[in-house]
Amino acid sequence: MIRKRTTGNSSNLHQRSTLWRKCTNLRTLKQIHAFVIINGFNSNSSALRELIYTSAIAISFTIDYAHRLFAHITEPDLFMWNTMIRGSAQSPNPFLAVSLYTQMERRCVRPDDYTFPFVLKACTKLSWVNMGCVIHGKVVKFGFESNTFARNTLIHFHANCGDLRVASELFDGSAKRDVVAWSALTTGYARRGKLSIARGLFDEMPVKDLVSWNVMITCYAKRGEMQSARELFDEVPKRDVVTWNAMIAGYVLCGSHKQAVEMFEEMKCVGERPDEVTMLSLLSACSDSGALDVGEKIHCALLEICSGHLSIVLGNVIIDMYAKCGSIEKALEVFRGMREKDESTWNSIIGGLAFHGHSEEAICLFKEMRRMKIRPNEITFVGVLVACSHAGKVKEGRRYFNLMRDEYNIEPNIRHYGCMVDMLGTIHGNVELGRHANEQLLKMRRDQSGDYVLLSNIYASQGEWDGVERVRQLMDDSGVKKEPGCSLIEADNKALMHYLFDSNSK
DNA sequence: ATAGGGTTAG
Repeated sequence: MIRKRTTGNSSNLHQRSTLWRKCTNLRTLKQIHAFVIINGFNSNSSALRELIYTSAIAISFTIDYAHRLFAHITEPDLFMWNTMIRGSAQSPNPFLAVSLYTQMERRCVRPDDYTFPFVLKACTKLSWVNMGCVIHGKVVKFGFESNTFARNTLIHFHANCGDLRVASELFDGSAKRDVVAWSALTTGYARRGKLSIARGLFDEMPVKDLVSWNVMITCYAKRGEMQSARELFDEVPKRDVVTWNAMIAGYVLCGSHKQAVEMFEEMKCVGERPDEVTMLSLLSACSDSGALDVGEKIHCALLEICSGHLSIVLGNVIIDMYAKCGSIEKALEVFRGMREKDESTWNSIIGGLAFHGHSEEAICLFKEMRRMKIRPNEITFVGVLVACSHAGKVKEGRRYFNLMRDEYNIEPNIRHYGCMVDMLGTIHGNVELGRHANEQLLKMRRDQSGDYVLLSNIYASQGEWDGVERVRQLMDDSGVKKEPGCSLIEADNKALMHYLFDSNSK
């Protein structure tokens, strides 16, 4: 692969850049690295710069290699520091970007205008407000406050996880308010629940980019304000798949499956290609409405489109869909067939089994999960405790409840307590205890119909029909309601079927 | 070499 030894300087520039451009995987990277060492270029700073850049930025998932390499460089130049910080900020562990910055300070390397946007990106990703404010101070100290890049990242940081007022002030004080600054501030307000302020800003934006449109539409849709979402959707000059997905997901979320399918139909009509997210929304609509037949067809169609290999998240949602539609065997089959699983895969199957009364199997799979050293999270334990409660396994349930806190440091939430209450209250026939504990829970949160249902069940199991009635009254008073929704089966899904079965053959 | 940003399950 490497035929010619690099000599001279400028004449190699082209040769080298071709070489580095061809370096797109770890294997090649290692070969080139070896070449650099063998030929004594390991103290050549431009070779080292290329090595660092390639492993930290150009190739995905090789940031660890970059860190090991960087550790051996006695005096990295500013470009190398910045590149490492940049690569770490966009990696799954942005903490390392901050750590590199502090090392840099300790070693008295002076940061430049490139450094701060990268460090701030890491703080934003980590929602590390205090550190972000410290970095803000550094930006001022080193005199980059009016640098457009530094300033815009600061606006983005404060708007998204810091102080919205500070973000506003930075924005107002900017000499140049470009679309990046507008959109950072607007989307910050939108995502943090200040939708009307966001809307005001959005309306004032001199140039609206598609992402800002999409953020606004998404926020309305997530709030269930589909009318407002729809108005923007109709106005947006250009749509992409995200715009459509936001609308479809919004309709699914509020149970308007018919509109969701109509959106899907229209999307296909105008030639926008549905992607994985679109299908996830539609599968979720199937789960909600128990439309097993449609879900099954989507599953089959996806298998064909992806030639048998579904992504993890698609697999998870399909497991969930089968379980919710009552087809536990299919759910298990999909689960077993998945080559790669993540914690949600386990949660879907354990929860699915538990909620359908397959307690033994749910607990069995939980044990298997632990054997395989996959870390359960709070969702996993809801499934496990539900299984124990259904099976009347009080002792085991208690054990898992303690395991959750002691071994995994997971604070029990209202759903875990709910399971325990259900378990203890109904199994022991201890209506008093169950009622007392659950009413405490209700004080904590009055917005989840599931908890009312639990309480209602406690009463019902004891034949305390007055209690059941009172809970129902409580639910009405606090506005908790179970939306009837429109089934996907009822919706006109011809378009869906057409897409799934006919478009592939075209 | 620079900045921002949307969609999914539990």
